[in-house]
Amino acid sequence: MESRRATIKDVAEAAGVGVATVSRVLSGGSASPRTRERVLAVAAQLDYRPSALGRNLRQRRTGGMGLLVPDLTDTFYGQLAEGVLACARSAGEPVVLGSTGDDPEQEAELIGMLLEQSVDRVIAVPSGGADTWGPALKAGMTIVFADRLPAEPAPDTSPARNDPADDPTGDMPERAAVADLMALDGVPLPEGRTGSGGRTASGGRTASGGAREGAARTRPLDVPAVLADDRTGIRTAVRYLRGLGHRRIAFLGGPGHGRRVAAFREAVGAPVDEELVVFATGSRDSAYAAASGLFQSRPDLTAVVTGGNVLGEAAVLAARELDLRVPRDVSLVMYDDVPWAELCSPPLTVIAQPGRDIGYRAAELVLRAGTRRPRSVVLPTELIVRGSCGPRY
Amino acid sequence: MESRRATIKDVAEAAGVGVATVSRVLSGGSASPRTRERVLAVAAQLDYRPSALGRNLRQRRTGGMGLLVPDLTDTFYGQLAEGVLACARSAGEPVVLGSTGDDPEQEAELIGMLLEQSVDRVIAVPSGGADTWGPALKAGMTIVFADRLPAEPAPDTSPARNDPADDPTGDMPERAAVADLMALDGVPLPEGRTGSGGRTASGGRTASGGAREGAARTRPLDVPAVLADDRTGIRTAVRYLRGLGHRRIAFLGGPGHGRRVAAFREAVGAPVDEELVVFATGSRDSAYAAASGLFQSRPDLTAVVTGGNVLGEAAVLAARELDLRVPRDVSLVMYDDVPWAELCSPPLTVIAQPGRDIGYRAAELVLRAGTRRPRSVVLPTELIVRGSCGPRY
DNA sequence: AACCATGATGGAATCGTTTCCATGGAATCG
DNA sequence: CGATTCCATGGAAACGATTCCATCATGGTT
Repeated sequence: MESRRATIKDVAEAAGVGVATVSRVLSGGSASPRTRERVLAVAAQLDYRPSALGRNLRQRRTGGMGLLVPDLTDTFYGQLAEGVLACARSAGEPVVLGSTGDDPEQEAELIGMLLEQSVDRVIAVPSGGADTWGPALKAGMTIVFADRLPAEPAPDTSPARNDPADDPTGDMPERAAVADLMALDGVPLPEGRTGSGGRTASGGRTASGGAREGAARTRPLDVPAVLADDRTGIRTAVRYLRGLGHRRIAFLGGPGHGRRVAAFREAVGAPVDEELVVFATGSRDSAYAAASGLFQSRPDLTAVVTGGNVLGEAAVLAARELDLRVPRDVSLVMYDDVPWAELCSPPLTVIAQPGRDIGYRAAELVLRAGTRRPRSVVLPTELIVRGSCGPRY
Repeated sequence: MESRRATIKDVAEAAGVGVATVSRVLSGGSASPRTRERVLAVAAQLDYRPSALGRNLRQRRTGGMGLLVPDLTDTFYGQLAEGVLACARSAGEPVVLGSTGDDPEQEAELIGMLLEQSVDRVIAVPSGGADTWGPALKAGMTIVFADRLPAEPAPDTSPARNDPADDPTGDMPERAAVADLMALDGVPLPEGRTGSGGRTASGGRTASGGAREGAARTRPLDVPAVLADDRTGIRTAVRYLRGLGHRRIAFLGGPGHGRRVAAFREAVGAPVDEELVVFATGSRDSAYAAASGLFQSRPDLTAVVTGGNVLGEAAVLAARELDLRVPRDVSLVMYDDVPWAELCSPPLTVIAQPGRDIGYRAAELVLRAGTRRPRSVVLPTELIVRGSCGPRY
């Protein structure tokens, strides 16, 4: 009863053929119909399942893919993960999961673990930058980023003031054709203002970069990505708020929202009121603190756009705590459409991005890699107007 | 630059020792301090990382653990997964993830995948019953159930009426001592009323069970589990609602809520109004339909307890759609404390269960297995009173 | 009729690790 | 001082698959 699983050798003996033949039959090689049939029958009868262990060792790679997300408690990443799993399941591939907590160090550790497991395909919502992902790339991993691109380390020149006007990413048609990644990630995240700390290693490591450093900075990683069209989403939201009469619109961002804040800056136009652009770390506490601080320091703001659903949650909570009515006192647009957005009262107006699709497409890309050089994908966002925005009074 | 990873053989040669010695040094065997030091130095210098592939093949088992949950879009399972990942990370073990969609067939498929990968430790929120998990057990897997126990197939006798009175699970002290599992899962899920279908294989397979079938039915699986104290949680909620004057209290359940509905029946007492006990499948649509149907068919009910947060969400939505005010027209208690429970207005009164802890403990159990026969764990629940319950008018 | 091409087949090497076993030297004990 | 023990050590055999390569049979061509 407790017999161990049948091996290919067992099948070969039982079928009276060599192991090579069995292997060929099972993996679609050439074999005479007679033998094929017999082998198949014996294999079925013995309930033989090829061990992934032997195969993986021989081909020096584990099948399947790794999936690295910041936090599964965030509904959006849950959706994304479901998408990845759906694709992986239909391909019959296993998925190794890791949660980084938006911490580059944990992320690096998880990458190390995947390397050890010889998992050479990874889908990641990256937290670290080139420091973290360079080694993975060099180790030959096939990587697809989802939902974000790695934050680029801030240039060493005056990180406090990144004048968005000097970024010529106007309508970026040709740059997109040449280098889709860089065009999409036009403006680096203004590290100076964020509290997203913990990237202690970056300063020290880059010292060894040498002459190529400038170029590496400009285009650190050449990795395909599946992203939502943040720029259009944010722009649509800002225009919508503008149309309602709002002029002092704040942005509440978190780690990984670099492209969104850039889009926000672009959408609101030249003189950006920097006090209205606030960042939190990944935690719910930090999000709440940031939201609360924002409302208190700038009671004159009339609308807020949040870069993710955890921030949106925090904004609702903070507003309630400070007796700000939504949308009467403050209008709110949240990034991410999550089921509970409709439960709030008023229901939250959101910028919906297709989390599940993002995951699915990313998984497709990472599986197809090798067949065809995967190119980045940008999926549309949609402004879903519910009840959390009103005219400015 | 593109050199492949160093193997143990490379280290052995570079250090001038045999591979066996390297292996011993690296896995804590005996070695002279001199050699140990040298090997360690060489290994570090070569950036050697033992390949899990070779090790796994040799020991005929993959490290790490599988994790099977119904749906990562459900915040509670997100919390649970985070707990598992936290424990796995601290043990340096990989986690292979699968999402079952509450479908026994998909679950069985995923188990097959894990078997193929030689992942012999699994944490699961089970959807299928003994049909699904028996094979896994027989294959020698170490299994720990989390959050639920497998549904037992309904006895072949009149599945429509399961008189709860004939279940003697009164206060179950001694039964718990003998068989914690069965005591906890006193009353089978009333399959007749649910729409959780899809267990097509069960009828066919069990035909081969033979004489032992009756016994197998009574105690199908001997697997440790980490559960929340559903019984106390539900009882507390029902008593709380009773104290507010509610008499017609409904229960809205989903797949896997067998123990909760049993506790509900027990808590409301002998003549259970069966129309007030309604089940949905796992999907949000089905949950909404069930909630809406319940409110419409029984407008006289004054309170609802939902067996999970997706059902709670559905109840809020359905109530709003039908112009039922919470808590004025209907009081609501939701199982699961999720961040957005506080966002609703009024904020939802919930039965909190420690999702993260459940996952963490389950992972601990599954890792410790072999050392010590793991026993089941029951974690406390807590009624968190917010604003969704009011006195009956 | 001899020869060559083709296709099916099995033996054996290989992947990177752990672990069994034999060997040799040093140390301890009688 | 001899014998016994003990420990460090390296060679080699697994683990279960894939895949290269040689072999053999067959059928068609010259």
